[in-house]
Amino acid sequence: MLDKTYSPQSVEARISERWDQSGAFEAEASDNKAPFAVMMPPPNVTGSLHMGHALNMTLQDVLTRYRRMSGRNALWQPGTDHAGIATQMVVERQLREEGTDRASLGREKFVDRVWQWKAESGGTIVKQLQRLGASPDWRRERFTLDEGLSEAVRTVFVRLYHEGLIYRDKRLVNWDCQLLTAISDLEVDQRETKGHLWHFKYPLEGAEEGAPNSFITVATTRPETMLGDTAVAVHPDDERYAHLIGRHVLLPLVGRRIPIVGDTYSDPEKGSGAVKITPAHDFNDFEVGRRHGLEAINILDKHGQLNDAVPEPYRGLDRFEARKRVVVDLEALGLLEKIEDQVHAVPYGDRSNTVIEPWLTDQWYVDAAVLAKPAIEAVEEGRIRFVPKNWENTYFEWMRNIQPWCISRQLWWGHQIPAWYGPDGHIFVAMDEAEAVKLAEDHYGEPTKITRDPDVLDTWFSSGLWPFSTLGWPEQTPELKTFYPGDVLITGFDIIFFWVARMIMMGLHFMDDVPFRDVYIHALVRDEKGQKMSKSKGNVIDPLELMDAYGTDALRFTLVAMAAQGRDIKLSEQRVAGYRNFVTKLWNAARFCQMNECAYAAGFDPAGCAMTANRWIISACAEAVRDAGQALDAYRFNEAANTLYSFVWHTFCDWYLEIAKPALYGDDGADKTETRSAAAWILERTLEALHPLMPFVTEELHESLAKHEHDMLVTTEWPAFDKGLIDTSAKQEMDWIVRLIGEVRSVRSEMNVPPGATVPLQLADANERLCAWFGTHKTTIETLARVDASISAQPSQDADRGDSIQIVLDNATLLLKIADFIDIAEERARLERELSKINGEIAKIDKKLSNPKFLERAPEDVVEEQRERRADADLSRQKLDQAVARLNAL
RNA sequence: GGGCGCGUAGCUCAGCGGGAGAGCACCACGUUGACAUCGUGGGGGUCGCUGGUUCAAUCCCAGCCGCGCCCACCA
Repeated sequence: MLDKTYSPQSVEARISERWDQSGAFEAEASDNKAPFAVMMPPPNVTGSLHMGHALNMTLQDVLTRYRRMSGRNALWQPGTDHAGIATQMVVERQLREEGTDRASLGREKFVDRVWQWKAESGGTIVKQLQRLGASPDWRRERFTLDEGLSEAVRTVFVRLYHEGLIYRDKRLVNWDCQLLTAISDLEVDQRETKGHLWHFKYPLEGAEEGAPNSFITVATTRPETMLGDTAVAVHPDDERYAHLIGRHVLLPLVGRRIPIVGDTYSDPEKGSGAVKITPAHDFNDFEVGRRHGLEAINILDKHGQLNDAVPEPYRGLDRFEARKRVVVDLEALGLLEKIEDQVHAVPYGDRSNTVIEPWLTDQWYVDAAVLAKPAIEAVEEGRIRFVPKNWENTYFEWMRNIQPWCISRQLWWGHQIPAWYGPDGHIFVAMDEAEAVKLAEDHYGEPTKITRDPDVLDTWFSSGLWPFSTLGWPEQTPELKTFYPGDVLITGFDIIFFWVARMIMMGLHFMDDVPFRDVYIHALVRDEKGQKMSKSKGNVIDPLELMDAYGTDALRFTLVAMAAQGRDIKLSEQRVAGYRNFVTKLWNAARFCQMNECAYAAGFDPAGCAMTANRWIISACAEAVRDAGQALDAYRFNEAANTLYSFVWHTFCDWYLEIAKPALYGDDGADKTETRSAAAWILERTLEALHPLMPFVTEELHESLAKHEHDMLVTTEWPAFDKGLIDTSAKQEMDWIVRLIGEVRSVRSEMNVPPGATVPLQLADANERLCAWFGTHKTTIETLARVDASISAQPSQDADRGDSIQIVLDNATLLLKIADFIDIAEERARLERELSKINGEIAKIDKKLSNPKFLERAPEDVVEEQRERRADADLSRQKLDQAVARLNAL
C-alpha cells in the first residue's frame, strides 16, 4: 500500500538510478525510428544550477521525454562549456588565495591546474541536472575543450582562414584592463553613468594670444584622452568653424600641432560643435582618423595606465588619475571653459565589471557579415523558425548590422589559436605544429623557427560549432547523419546573438544545412517582485532548495505551467507549494485506486464501456491528452500543464472518482469490474501523459501499482487516442448530472442545510430524456448531492405548499424538499434574481437577433447558436415563471 | 534615437473577434471509508484611457498614459 503522502527525497534518487541503468535515455544513430534531436545549451563547467538552467533544462526534458514516448529516436545531447574567462577567473582566484598567480606558475602548469580543477569540481552542474530529472544521453556528454571538439575548432579556424573569412587586423578593440584581454562587443555592457562634460579651449596656431577668436573649444567626457588627440573635427557646413578647416591648433599640455579637419561626423548640435579626435581611443575617432590619414597615438598600456607617448608628468598614471590631472592642469592654464553635468554611456566588461578601453591591438577577426548572409536567409525563408516569432526581428536587426567578430582572447584557458609566426611575422595557419613547420619550411626554403600565437579563441567560437562538433564532425559519423539538423533549440533570449546566431552561421557554412528547425526562446525567471535575480540583490531563489523542500516534480511542473510564451516568469515559492499539492493529489488518487483494486485488466476495451460515467471519463481523458499533446507540439507548455492539471484534479478526482465510489464500494458485479478497469486505465494514461512534466512521481506510481502493461514509464508510449474514444453523448449526459449536483449543493449551502442531512429531491416536469438520465444516475445524484432522489411527472404538492425549493435546470424543475429551511420571502427573492438574470441574457440575445445587419452579415452558425441560446433561455424562463407563480399562489 | 513586450479579480497570470477564466489569497461550512499538502459552497473585474474598423471588440487598428527589456558610436 502506498504511503499517505509522497516523499520525493527517498524516491527521486532511486528512480534516477533505475533510468540510468535501463539505458532509457540512450539514442543510437542506427535506430530506424524517426530521429528527434535537441542540443543542450552547454552550461559553464564553473556553473551551478540556477533557476534559468532549471527552466531551460526542464523544457528540453519535457520535449525530449514527450518525443521519446511518442516513438521518436530522441537524442538530447548533453555537455558543458569550458567558459574561458569565467573558468580562468575561478582558478586565478584560488591561486591568489594560495598567494601565487598564473604568471609565476607559467602557462603549461596553469592550464594543468585548470584541468585539475575541472576534474574535481566541474561535474557539479551535471549532478544537479540529474537531480532535475534531465534525460539526455549522458554517455555522449561532451566538453567544448575535449579532444574531438578541439579538432573541430581547429578545422573550422583553418578553413575559414583559407577562405579569407578569418583574418588578422590591427584596429580598436574593447580592452579589459583587469582581465588583460580583448572582448567582443557583446561582452560589453553600456551603462548610463553620471559624469561631466568638460569644455577645453585649444589655442589656434597663428592666432594672436588673448584675441577673442584665438581658441577653438572642444568638449569631452574623457579629458585624459586629449593627450592622444591628433585632430579637431568640425562639420564642413558649420558656419562658425568652416573657415578654420585646414588650420591647426597647438594641443595644450602636449604641444603637438594638430589639424582642424572637416568631417560630417562632427555634430554642430553637440557640445561646442567642434570635437577632439583621438583615433587610438575612440571608435568614432578611429574612423575619422582613417578618413583623414591621422596618426593614432596609443597613450595607454594594457593596464590602462598612461605610457611613454604622453609628456613625462603623466607617465605611469592610472587613466582615472590622469583624468583629474589633465583637468587641473588645463584649468591652471586658463583653458578650462566650463564643466557641465552629463549622463553618458560608459562601457563595462560584463565579467570583470571594470571600465572597458577602446585599445589599438592586433587581433583575429571573423568576417561575420559574409557568414550572416545565408543565416539571415534561412530565417527569412522559414527554414528556421523562432518561437515566439517576434524574436526574429531581434535576430534580423543584429544580423543585418553585424560587425567583424573579434575572436582572439589574451587568456590561457581555451583553444589556442592554430597560427604560427615566422621571424618576419609571416603567418602560418595549420592543424598542428608539424604542419605549420612544414609550411614554414616551404615558405622560407629552409627549416625556420616559428612561434605559435599565444592567444586562445573566444569561448563562443567553439560553442558555435556545438550542433555538429558534438556529433563527431569533422568525421562523417552516423550520428551526424542521423541527428543533424536537430529539431529544436531551447534557450533564453540573452544568448540569441552570442550563441544562436553563431550556430546558424557556422552550421550553414560547414554543414550546408541549418542546425535546427525551431528555436524556442523562453523567458527569464525573475523573483516574485519581478526583479532579475542576482547575487548582489540577494533575491536568488535556489532551485535545489525548492527541490529539497517540495520535490523536483513540483518545481518542474511550476516552471512548465508558468512558461507562457513571451512573458517573464515571476516565481513565487507559494506557487511551487501549490503544485506540490498537485503531486500529492495525484499520489492520493493512485492510492485510492490501489485500495480499491483498480488494476490494469488485460482485456479491457476503453471503447466498449457499458456505464456512461466510464465512457465519459475515458472521453474526457482522451480530450485532455489530445489537447496537451497539441499544446506541446506548439511549444505551449503552460497550456499542456494546465490541461492535465485540470483534468486530473477537477475531472478525475473531484468528479469521476466520487462518482465511481458507489460502484467500487458496492457488491461484485459487472459495474464494479468495469469501473475498476476504467479507473485503472485512466490512471495509467494520466501517469503517461504527465510523465514528461513530472517524471519522478509518475514513474514511482507506475512502479507501485499492482499490475501494468510496461516495465518503466520512461519507455512507455505517450497515450495516443483515436477519435473513437471521444463520446459526445456521454459528455452531454454527464455534464447535465454534474450541473444538477452543483445546483443542489449550491442551494443547500445557501439555505444552510446541514451537510450531513439527506433531503428528498424530485425531478419534476421533465422530458423523457432527462428522466432517463436522472434515473440512470440516481445513485450518483443521491451520493454526491446527499438526497433521496425520485421522479414525478408533475410538479409535486410540496412545491405548492411551499415545502420545496424549486431549482430550474434548463427545461426541468428540481424540487428540493427542505421545508424547515425555507423562508418564503427569501425564496421568492432568489427566484426573482434568477429570473432577472435570465431575462437579462434574453434581452442581450434579442438585441442581436433583432438587428437585421447581424442576421445578414454574421455567419450562419453564429446566428443559429444565438437562436438556440435564446430557445434554451426561454425554456428556463418558463420554468422560473411557473416556480414564481406557484410561490405567489401560496 | 530605433526595436520588442506588458497593463484582465486583492496577488501572480491564462485567454485574445461572438456567453469574462485559473491558481493563490479571502469568507462560510465540513473529522462522509484516497487526500486537511483536503472537500463543498461563496464574494470579488466599466479586461489602462480615448477614438476607429466591424453586424459584433477584453481580443484587430491608431493615439495617449503607465511599466519593463533589448539594441545603438555620439563629444
